[in-house]
Amino acid sequence: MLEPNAATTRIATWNVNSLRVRLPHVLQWLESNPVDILALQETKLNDPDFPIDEITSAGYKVVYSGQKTYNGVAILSRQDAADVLTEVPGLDDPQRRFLAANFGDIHVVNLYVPNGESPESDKYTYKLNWLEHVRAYLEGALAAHSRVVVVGDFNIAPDDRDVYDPEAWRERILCTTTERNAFRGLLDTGLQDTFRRFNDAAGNFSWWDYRAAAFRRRMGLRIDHILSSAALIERCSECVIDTVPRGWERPSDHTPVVATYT
DNA sequence: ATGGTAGAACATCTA
Repeated sequence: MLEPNAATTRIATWNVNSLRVRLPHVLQWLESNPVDILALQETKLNDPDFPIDEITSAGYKVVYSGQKTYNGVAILSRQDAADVLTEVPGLDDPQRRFLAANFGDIHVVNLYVPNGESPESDKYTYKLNWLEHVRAYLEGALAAHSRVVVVGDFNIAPDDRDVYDPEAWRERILCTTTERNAFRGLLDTGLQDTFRRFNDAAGNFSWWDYRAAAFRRRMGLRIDHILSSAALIERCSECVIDTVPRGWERPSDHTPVVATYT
């Protein structure tokens, strides 16, 4: 086990499903997991309503791009963000799902990928188009930066190991071959699924439906991911899914994923 | 049984 040192950087992602409700969970989690960077999705807050003071008091800077009721992304960080980007270039999208910034020499991209609803839905077409524009953005980002980390709620289970019942989910939303190919398209820009560098096993999940006691019954999907560029993956010592907060009172339906770089 | 729960605009929408 590596000793923590000044050169260690920990980056985490967590879909909180309303930061208004989950701010205490975030602050409690940060107390025992003082990561350098925490990317949040589904904050569901207008920017003027963002809880800056509470996050500043916890020792973090923050940048955010929110809207009322739906979506919304934020990045908490120990050091200041630079070159903040809130739009996917070339995509005219009122939904606040994208936030990119530099933290030192690391380019961080925080994604809340559209759910898609079902393969027959217009939202599915929107999801695939959104992912194609992000893929194009990442090609440029990887050409400009050596250290790139892409984190968030991807709303895609990359393969059958990431699904509690693969046959029941065959070609359903989050698991269709087309979505999985789009995920591979993101990796093909020069990124690796960081969790899979350390763990080949099935049954590791980051999301469990609120319904039908899915968490207790271990009926989950791995849809929250950390993708690392080659320069970062060779410095990555660990990537874990922290299932503890999913068991807390009034939890988000997602739980944090954390990568450690040395 | 297309069910079930959660969060938000608190009537439906989204997930």
